[in-house]
Amino acid sequence: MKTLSRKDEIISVAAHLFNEKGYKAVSMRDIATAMDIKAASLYNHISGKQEILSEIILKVAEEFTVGMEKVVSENSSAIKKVEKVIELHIDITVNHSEALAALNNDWMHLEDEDLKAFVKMREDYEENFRSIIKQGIDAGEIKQYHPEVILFSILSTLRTLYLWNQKRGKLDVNILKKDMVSVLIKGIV
Amino acid sequence: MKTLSRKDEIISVAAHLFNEKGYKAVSMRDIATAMDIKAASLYNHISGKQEILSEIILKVAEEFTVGMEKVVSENSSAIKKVEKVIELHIDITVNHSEALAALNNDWMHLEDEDLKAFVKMREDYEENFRSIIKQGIDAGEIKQYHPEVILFSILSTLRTLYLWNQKRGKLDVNILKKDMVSVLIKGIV
DNA sequence: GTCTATACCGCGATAGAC
DNA sequence: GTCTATCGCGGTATAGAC
Repeated sequence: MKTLSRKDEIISVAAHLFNEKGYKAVSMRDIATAMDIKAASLYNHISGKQEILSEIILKVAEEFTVGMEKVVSENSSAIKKVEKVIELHIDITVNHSEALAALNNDWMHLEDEDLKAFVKMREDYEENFRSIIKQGIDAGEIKQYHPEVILFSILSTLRTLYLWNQKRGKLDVNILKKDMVSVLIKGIV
Repeated sequence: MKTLSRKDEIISVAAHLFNEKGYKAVSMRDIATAMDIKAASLYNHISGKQEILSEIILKVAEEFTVGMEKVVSENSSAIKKVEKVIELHIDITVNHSEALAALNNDWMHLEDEDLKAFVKMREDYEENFRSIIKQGIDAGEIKQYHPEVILFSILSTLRTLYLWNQKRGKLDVNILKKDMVSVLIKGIV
């Protein structure tokens, strides 16, 4: 456990506030007040509000990218890969719950380069997931529904997991993984 | 097809912009410009920005409330009720896609009375859905997973359906209903 | 019903003292 | 590294002419 640099502290406090009210509704003064300093002092550690947002979003977006690449490169069945993706989301959600709020809701407020980088990562991620599902359907492991319906229903559940995780105080991670994998893959009937 | 009043037009244009950038990132000037008038002119039709937001959100929230009450009062199996809830979400999504963006992302910017009313409606809605699922488990119609996991995975898919509906140009509603019901209830394997 | 003009405020950001 | 003071901008909203 290393201590947070002042910059990391700003990012952490900002992520918490962005999670509650959204990027645009949180002012530099709000962030400073929460740290018991003045807004002007923030600028000794970060270049501006934009930098805070991109640090929060791109850092966790890269975790998804790396995790997905690892899953894709594995030598296992499609269903096993889907399970791994579900577990990847759960692990990241547990560790970066508040950053995921910004990633889901405020990515469109990124600028230029950062926006382009994020959109590309998200598209690649979805494309990788789509391929896994299609392989599963071709191999007869997954039922022949419209692949987009499957992709969407799983992904939207995983993407909003952070909301649910916050609301109902941390359920045990392993129980969550087990039930979530079952519900998403095997259905409820 | 009745003509839109000027007020309805403002609400419609605002919903479109809120959907793209979020409530806080859209100014009264933005809304006015999109209507080819000046910002000051908006105030002859609405009391302020707040009123626009609550008209958008509360109108569609009431549709969910009414629809859910109808489902709950039906005399049918739990699974049949879950199917009806899924269809309710799909119908509302198709008709009010942009309002759902505000409902999902900007509800916290409602004020006082409106905020209270919205939160109550959402809690009641979730509680009704939870009861249906629990009844299904008790009756042996639904597998014995943690009810919250089932509730969450279905609801989060339905709540983000508006995003997907916008991205992949309107798929036929009936095909969507059929596959979505199957995927969510029967799973993918 | 829309306009111009304007009041008033809070925003992000900077300069310079300590 | 934090402060006070301040700049310039853009926000919501109102007043009053047309």
